[in-house]
Amino acid sequence: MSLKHILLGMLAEPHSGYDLKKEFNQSLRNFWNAELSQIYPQLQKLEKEGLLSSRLVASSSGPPRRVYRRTARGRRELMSWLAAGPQVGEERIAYLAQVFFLGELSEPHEAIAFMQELRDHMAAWLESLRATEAEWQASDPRYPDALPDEEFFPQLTLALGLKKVAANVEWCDECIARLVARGTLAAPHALLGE
Amino acid sequence: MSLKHILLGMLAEPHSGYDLKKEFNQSLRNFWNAELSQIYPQLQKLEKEGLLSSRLVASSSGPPRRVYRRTARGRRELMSWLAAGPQVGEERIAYLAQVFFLGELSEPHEAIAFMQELRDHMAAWLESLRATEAEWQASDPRYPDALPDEEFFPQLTLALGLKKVAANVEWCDECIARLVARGTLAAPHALLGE
DNA sequence: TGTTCCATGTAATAAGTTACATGATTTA
DNA sequence: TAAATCATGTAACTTATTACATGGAACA
Repeated sequence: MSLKHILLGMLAEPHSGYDLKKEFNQSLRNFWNAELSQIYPQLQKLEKEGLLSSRLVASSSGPPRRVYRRTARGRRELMSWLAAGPQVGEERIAYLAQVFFLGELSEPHEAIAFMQELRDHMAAWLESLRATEAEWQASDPRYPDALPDEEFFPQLTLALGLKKVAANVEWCDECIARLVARGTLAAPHALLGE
Repeated sequence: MSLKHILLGMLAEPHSGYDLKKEFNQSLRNFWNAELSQIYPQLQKLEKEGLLSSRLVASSSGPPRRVYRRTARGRRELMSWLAAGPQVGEERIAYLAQVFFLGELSEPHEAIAFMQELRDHMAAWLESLRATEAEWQASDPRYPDALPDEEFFPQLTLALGLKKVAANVEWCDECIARLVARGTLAAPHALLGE
C-alpha cells in the first residue's frame, strides 16, 4: 500500500502525474520509484476513492495538465499510515542476493570485478548525495536543524542515505581486500598463467 | 527477474518448495522474502523452462516432497545473472518514505514515537545479526576468511547487514535527539500543559 | 529536421500477497 | 485433543514493469 500513501504525501501541494514522476526522479529516488504508467491509474483510483480531487489546468508549454490535490480524507489516510508505525522488514536488495551466490562464478577475479562495479556505483551515489547536501547547505542557512518540517524530515532521509551508502562503499572495499587475500592464498600459481 | 535467479542459486543443492521457504526465513530474510504461494508456481515454471528438474521423494514425516535441483542450463542462467553486474537502484524502503512525510503528524511527540519504534526494531535486528555472527564464529574456526565459497559469500552479506543496521540505529538516535531539541525550541510552553 | 521535453493515458505481462483448500504427523 | 509442523498447491487480487499510442512545443 505504499505508493498510495507516498502519492498522498506528495500531494500536500497540487501536482500533475508528470510532476510527481519528476519528484520521484529528483528527491524520492533514493528509497522509492514509480513509473508514469503506474502513477496515472493510481491517481485516478485515489480520486474515485475520494482521497484526491483534480482539475484540468491549461499549460503555456504543452497540453493541459490534470492537477491533483489531496482531500481532507486523503490527509487522514496518510496520517493513519504514519500512525501505524514503521514498515520494516520488507526490503528487497537484489545486489545482496547476487553477492550471496557470487561463489558460483568460476573465476575469483569475476567476483572481484562484481564488487568493484558495485563499489563504483555506490561511490557515485555517495558523491551525488554529498553534492545534494552541499548545495542545500549553501543555499539555506537554516540547514539542517532549523528547516521547516516539510524539509527537515526529508533531510533526515538524506542523512541516513549518506550513512548507509558510505557504509556500502567501505564494505565493498573490505570485500575486495578480503577477496584479493583469498585469491593470492588459494591460487597463487594462477599468476603464472598471466 | 530476481526470485527466479535466487531460486536457481539456492538449488545448487536439492530442495523442496517448503525447504526453500525455510531458507528464506532463516538466511535470506535480511535481503529477500517470498511466500510459498509464489515459490511453488515459480518452481513449476522454471522446470517447464528446463532450468530445474524435480522428482517426488517419500518422506518419513508427512506427505511426499517434490524435490527440485537445477540443471546445467539453470546454472548457466544463474551465472549470466551474476555476470551482468550488480542490480542497484531498485531498493524500496517504505519506512524512509514514511520518515519523509513525518512532518504531517500534528504532534512532534508522534514523530519521536515513530523514530523510537524504528530504533527498537533496528536494535533488535542488529542484535539478531550479532547473535548469528557469534554462533557462526564459535562453531567454525574458519570464520570468516577461511570459509568455503558457499559460506564466504553469504558471510559478506552478513558483514554488510551488521554495518547497515548499526548505521540505522545510530541514525535513529541522532534523529530522536534532533527532534527533541527542535521540540524544546519550538514549543517549550507545551511542557506547561503536562 | 531530428531529438528531447511536455503531457496523458491504455494494454499486456510479470511479480507478489492474501485467502482458500486439503490432509497427515508430531508435539504439548 | 488441540495446536503446530509438514507438505503442496490454486484462486483472486494487488502491485509494478514494459510496450504501445498520441501529439504539440522547444531546442539544437
